[in-house]
Amino acid sequence: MAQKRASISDIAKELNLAVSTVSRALSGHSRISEATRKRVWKLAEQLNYQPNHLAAALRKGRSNTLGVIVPHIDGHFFSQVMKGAEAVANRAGFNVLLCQSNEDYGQEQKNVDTMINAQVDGIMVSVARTTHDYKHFDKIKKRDIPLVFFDRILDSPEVNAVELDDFQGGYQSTKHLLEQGCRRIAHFGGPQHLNIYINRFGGYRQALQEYGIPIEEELVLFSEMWEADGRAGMEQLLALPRPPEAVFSASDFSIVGAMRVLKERKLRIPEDIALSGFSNESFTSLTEPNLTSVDQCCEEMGLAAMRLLLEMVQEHEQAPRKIVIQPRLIKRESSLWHQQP
Amino acid sequence: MAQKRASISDIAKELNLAVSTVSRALSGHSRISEATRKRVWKLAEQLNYQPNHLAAALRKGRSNTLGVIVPHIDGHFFSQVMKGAEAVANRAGFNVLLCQSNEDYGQEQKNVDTMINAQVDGIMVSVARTTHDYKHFDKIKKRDIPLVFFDRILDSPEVNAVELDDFQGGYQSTKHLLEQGCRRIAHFGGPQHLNIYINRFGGYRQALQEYGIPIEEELVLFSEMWEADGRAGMEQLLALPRPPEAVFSASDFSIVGAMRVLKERKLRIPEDIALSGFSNESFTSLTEPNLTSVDQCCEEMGLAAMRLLLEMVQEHEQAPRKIVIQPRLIKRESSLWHQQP
DNA sequence: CTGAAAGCGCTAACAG
DNA sequence: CTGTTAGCGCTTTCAG
Repeated sequence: MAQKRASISDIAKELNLAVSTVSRALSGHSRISEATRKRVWKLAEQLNYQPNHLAAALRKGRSNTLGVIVPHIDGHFFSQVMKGAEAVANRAGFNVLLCQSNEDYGQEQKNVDTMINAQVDGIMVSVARTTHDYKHFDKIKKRDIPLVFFDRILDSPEVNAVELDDFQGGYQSTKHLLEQGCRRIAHFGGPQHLNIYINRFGGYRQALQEYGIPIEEELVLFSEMWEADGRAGMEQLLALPRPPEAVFSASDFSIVGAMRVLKERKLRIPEDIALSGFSNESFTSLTEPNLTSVDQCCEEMGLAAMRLLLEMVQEHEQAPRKIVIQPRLIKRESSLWHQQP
Repeated sequence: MAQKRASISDIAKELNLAVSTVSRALSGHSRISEATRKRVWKLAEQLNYQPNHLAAALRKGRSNTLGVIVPHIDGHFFSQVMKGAEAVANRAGFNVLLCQSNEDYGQEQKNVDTMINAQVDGIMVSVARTTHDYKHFDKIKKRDIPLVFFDRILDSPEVNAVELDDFQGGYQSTKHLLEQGCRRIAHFGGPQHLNIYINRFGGYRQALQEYGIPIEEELVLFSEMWEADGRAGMEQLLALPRPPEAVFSASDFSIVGAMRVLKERKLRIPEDIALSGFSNESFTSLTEPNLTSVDQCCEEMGLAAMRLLLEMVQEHEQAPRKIVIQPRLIKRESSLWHQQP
């Protein structure tokens, strides 16, 4: 029982008008008499007319769709970002096309093609961990499709980006541990080809330096930062002749692993070893003790990135901009010496 | 420096062929000589030709895009579902358009219009909590756009749906508690106009009945199931003259709230009160003790729903189908009397 | 203020 | 095997 969609030409015929007139009436053009405008709208309503965006898009060369490429959608950060981004896009009358790279470079290249084929008017992207070169983004640039990087960015002055001040996050977190009296502070770091992990590590070093404490290599451990990595890392630290008094981790997952190990060994948190993570994952307030972490203001990031993208889509040609979002240190039990229950 | 997209007609001109020939060569039509096919592909490659899907869609009346409407994308369940759904869709050459209703009925209605305007070839939807009537879905039916409900479904025999066997989930969970020796078992239930919560509650009752245990009204508490609701619920239960020996909650969030209260009161889990939740949220394996929960096989659900949708899109007119996914009870410390560390 | 006509890029008859 | 042609539904000159 397919019901044929009413089209502009249907309305035109019915009303003895030219399609162009109907089109203008519908799109709120100025040079249209109030009378015809009303007649058109009324019939459109009656026929439950829905504009065929595809046709309009083809004609105008713009699809009214914006693409978002993320490494994955499961997990706290990216889903929150999406929430913000989608809200902004929809309010501005744009649809959102979603692609996940699954942290895979090859898939990310395909995603870019998908976006181009879908004729999106702009693209928001956070690169996969395995992405080492950026040729596929050149295609986008060549076609003059507005492009905004967020969080995991391609660092280059010509690029539009929204990023978190990861350096500040690392700095504040480490400084907080120092203020709690810790001096030997370890760091769990992530892949060092990604800006975010480089910067978190940088903040850590800066804080230590300000306190005149040298970096000890044996206290800095890099990994993929899963829970298992955190477990292994903690075991390694505890095996040292002089274990650290605290750990600043660039991920909440690995700090949970560390926490597990400490509990198994009946070590107290934070009295024996204080812990602080990164991302303010939802579980950080559910563990025992609660985990101190750095909030990335995910939704704000999504809002900002999408707003920037929309501006680029709507007003042509702008000088590249970078927006930096400030993180917030959330102090919880795992790092607070004097506020244990 | 916008680079003009190469089109089929560009290729045709360059090669002195008709557009139709080029189109056929490109789409792997059979009646095309190997020679021309090669020439066409080669030039297409050179010009970095990308098909204009919009034009094809307009012509064919199919957009190659599938829509997904979910209540929200942040959180475990829906993001996992999306992961599965997107994987299937992309593999079949379809794009995915995402809309969130934010658990709001009005927004859900708008989402439906968005999908229709975007000319999606099919729609997958899980309804918002506040959705009480289903008129907006009639629009979709009227247009003969394939529609699949998942998880939170509109229960009607004419509808295509993928759902979890929530009844089984509730039944197994409760039976497990019974097998652990608990007899007075409380239930935290969700809004009773949603099929999922009705069924989880139903499974609970069935299990009790099989053990010849009557339902006690004071042990059954309905709420929105947030953590705070769980706290309040637990307080209420503990204030009873004879508190229960276990709680089966239809949500992991409220069971965490309950856990908090028990710990504050220095009650032991599971010795004093055993706990079991629902959804197998990622934090359930991070709490102490770990939380027993029911895994919803989210990704599988996304896969199944999208596969069903694709079948409907590709082969026309089928009898409505319902697919039921079996949940898995994940037994953890919070309910296991003899396996405490 | 309204109409006629062209065309966005592609596909699918229908001819050869 | 290839070419010619029409048209998907809409917007946008260009003419009145």
